[in-house]
Amino acid sequence: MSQITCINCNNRSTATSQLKDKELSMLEASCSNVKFMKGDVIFKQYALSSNIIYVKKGLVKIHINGPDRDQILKIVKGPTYLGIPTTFGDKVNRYSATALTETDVCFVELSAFKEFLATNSNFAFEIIKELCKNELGHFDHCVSQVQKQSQGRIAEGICFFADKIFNESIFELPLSRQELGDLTGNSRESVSRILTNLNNDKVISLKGKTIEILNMERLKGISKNG
DNA sequence: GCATTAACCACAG
DNA sequence: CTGTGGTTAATGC
Repeated sequence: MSQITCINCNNRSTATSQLKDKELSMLEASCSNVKFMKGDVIFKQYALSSNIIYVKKGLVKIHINGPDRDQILKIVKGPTYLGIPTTFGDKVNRYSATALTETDVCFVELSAFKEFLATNSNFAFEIIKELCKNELGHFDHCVSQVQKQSQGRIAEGICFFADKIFNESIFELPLSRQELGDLTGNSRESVSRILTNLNNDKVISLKGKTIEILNMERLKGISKNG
């Protein structure tokens, strides 16, 4: 079996596409590839952070220990960087990352990453762009959390999975009810109730973890207005 | 007051 | 881990 290297990798980020061949070889030398299974912790809050983490493939939840319970900050789908803020922003991780599906991850040595930032402005620009997009996403999520009521946040969550993660109106939720609660700021009981309500109202069809959106218009309406 | 929203608790599959 | 029912506290007519 031929080895996948950074040079022939087809899951490269926009940023690493800006790298020259010489830099790619350098990346290759400082990159370790690891496969994680569903439920595996990729990195943990409070642990020392020492690598830049790039998710090639898979779904990952970013979560943080709140005062009384776990809060999922967001769900990300590879290809994407993880943990740039946690690596550059502090010595220890400010949040944890856990695989929700089988996930391929690259651990990139900080020294190489810093070198690219210092010498390749196109690379640096792409990284900044990604960080900015992330921050904008967090702003939206923050406002939703504070101003929408429960069913609005759940509806938004369902739309997020349909539009951003699966690009399908039918999908299998990769989260437990508890986790969906942690993501949307609801108790697990409220999540159960709201999902069955949406099911009864024929907005979605619910079978265990499989959700099919039957009435996208109404779901979007609920997400938007409340 | 009364209604609504949503969390907490308990208990049953 | 889920779903449901009762209870309770906060908020808004």
